[in-house]
Amino acid sequence: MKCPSYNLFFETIATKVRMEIMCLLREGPKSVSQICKILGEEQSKISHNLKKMAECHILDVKQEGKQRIYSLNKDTIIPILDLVEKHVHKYCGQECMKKK
Amino acid sequence: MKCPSYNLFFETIATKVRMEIMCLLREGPKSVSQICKILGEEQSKISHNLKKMAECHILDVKQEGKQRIYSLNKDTIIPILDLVEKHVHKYCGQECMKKK
DNA sequence: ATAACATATGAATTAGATTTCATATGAAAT
DNA sequence: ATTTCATATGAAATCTAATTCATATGTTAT
Repeated sequence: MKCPSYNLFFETIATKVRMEIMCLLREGPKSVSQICKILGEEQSKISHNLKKMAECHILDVKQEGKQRIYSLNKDTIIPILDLVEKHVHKYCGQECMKKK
Repeated sequence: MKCPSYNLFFETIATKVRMEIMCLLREGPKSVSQICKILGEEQSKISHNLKKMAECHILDVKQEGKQRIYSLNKDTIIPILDLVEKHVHKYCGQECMKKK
């Protein structure tokens, strides 16, 4: 049986912070410090997380002066999120998707 | 900012074993012991993992005599896998999606 | 060249999730 | 009713991944 290891991809969107980053960037590109400020999280924490996401090409980066602007890879990620949203709405009446 | 907590959904497909289970069930429904045998994994390990996946409605279960038959929720999961596959193929030349 | 700001990175720690092991539950057969 | 087979479950142990903290790197301005 061949089984592609997409697990790294899923791992990379599987935490609360990263999901929040994705949601935030869905509204538009942001710099690291902007993300930190909005989410109320520490800079190194955010940077570590951004790095992982960029490695999976979930995010793109570009340098702008001193800043690094991160943006969603809308091309592939948005459609995936849409499908997941559909799954959740269809099968999960609020409670189902929560941590126990 | 509203940010739905889909992270539990992603977590639930984010490990090697679970990805393997999904790939296996993509070929058709299987009982717990069949899955154990094919993957060469312990029964309780598989059961714990199946439980999580079923809680997220990624899998369905039905009782057949003594056995429990697990199957993929093809309706929503297959399309998601297809999109992820697309992402991986587009952006990741083998190396990218591997553990470091 | 140096200072100031923005971000990245390494290593230790911490936190959380997975596995393991022992045992419990449930279904069918005798 | 009891045994057997199939699966589930709880709790402890183990792993792995995320966070933290200190510091390094990189960029622009002076």
